[in-house]
Amino acid sequence: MLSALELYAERGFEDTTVLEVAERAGVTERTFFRHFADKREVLFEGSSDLQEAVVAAIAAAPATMGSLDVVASAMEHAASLLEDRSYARRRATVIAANPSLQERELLKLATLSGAVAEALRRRGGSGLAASLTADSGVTVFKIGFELWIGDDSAGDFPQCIRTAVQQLKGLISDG
Amino acid sequence: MLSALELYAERGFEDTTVLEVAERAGVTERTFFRHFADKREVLFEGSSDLQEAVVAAIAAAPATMGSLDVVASAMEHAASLLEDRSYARRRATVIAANPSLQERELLKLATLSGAVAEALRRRGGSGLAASLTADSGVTVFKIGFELWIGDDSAGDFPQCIRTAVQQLKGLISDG
DNA sequence: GTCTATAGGGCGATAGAC
DNA sequence: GTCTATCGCCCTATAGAC
Repeated sequence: MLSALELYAERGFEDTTVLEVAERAGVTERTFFRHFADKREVLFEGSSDLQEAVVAAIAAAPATMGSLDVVASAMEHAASLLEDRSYARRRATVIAANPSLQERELLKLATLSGAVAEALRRRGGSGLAASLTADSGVTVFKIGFELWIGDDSAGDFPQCIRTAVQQLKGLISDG
Repeated sequence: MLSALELYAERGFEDTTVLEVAERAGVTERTFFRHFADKREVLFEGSSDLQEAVVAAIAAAPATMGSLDVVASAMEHAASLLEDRSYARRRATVIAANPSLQERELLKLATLSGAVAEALRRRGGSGLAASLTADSGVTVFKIGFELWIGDDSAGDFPQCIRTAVQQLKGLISDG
């Protein structure tokens, strides 16, 4: 549903009706709501795939690796799946322009954090530490993403994740 | 507007209309919307006060202190302002039961993170590191809050924040 | 596919504070 | 007089129910 992003970018999210999005995509309003829970959800189609990739990467990590490194490398792997920086940037611009879209994005990230924490617990981590490590992993993903779309010379997305991880490690040790 | 929390707890957020909330508070529906941007916002009245307390604590911190410790102690201070654990628990239960309320809470926390990052930059921190430190501070606040309302023997809220900070610091060395 | 309740915004009227 | 808070009534889009 590329039409939604285009319309939200052209007129703004609030000033675009679901009917308009549906018509541009060649379906009825009712069909739109059958595919997407609400008007926001259409911008977050790929998020469950991303989450599954992260969880799978955690499950596949060597048992000897420290949990922060496990999560960091899983985020790197997920980041390698998002290659279209121009699209990511347009999408991020639309989301940044509307608080209710920001809310939805934050919920997706919180859901991701919960899934990461659960995956860590399956590796044998304790409850509290797993949640904290998961949140730190999501922070690294967010900061890395901002770096990726904001700075042309920062390298590709996985490289930006590595930069963010180094920042986090530096924060804790000498911070 | 205590009536809102009560109603949301009794019938659930979705099954409560704004009209019902307004009537229990003795105003009209229209007046409700003059005070609160939407139906969710009524549960987040004190959030800007909390944010201001955090920002003020960061500004007042000694210049020699490391940024993570600055944020951690600011969060501790803010935590000391929230004393009613029973209320916090009831409110958290209502929010946990509804995704759109979770979204709003996440947006408030993201706004807090942005304000913390700005306060850190005024202390001379660089852009990227400030955002990462701020996010880590919010993570510590969240984890500390969960500990506080979930575990009776974990101590008061500031104590729970300190526990979460220790967990974060341990993440790099041994985790 | 149709039908409906509710959220939430716009605008103007009213009433009290000062 | 102005300023501010409340209210009433209109409206549309969302999103769920049938």
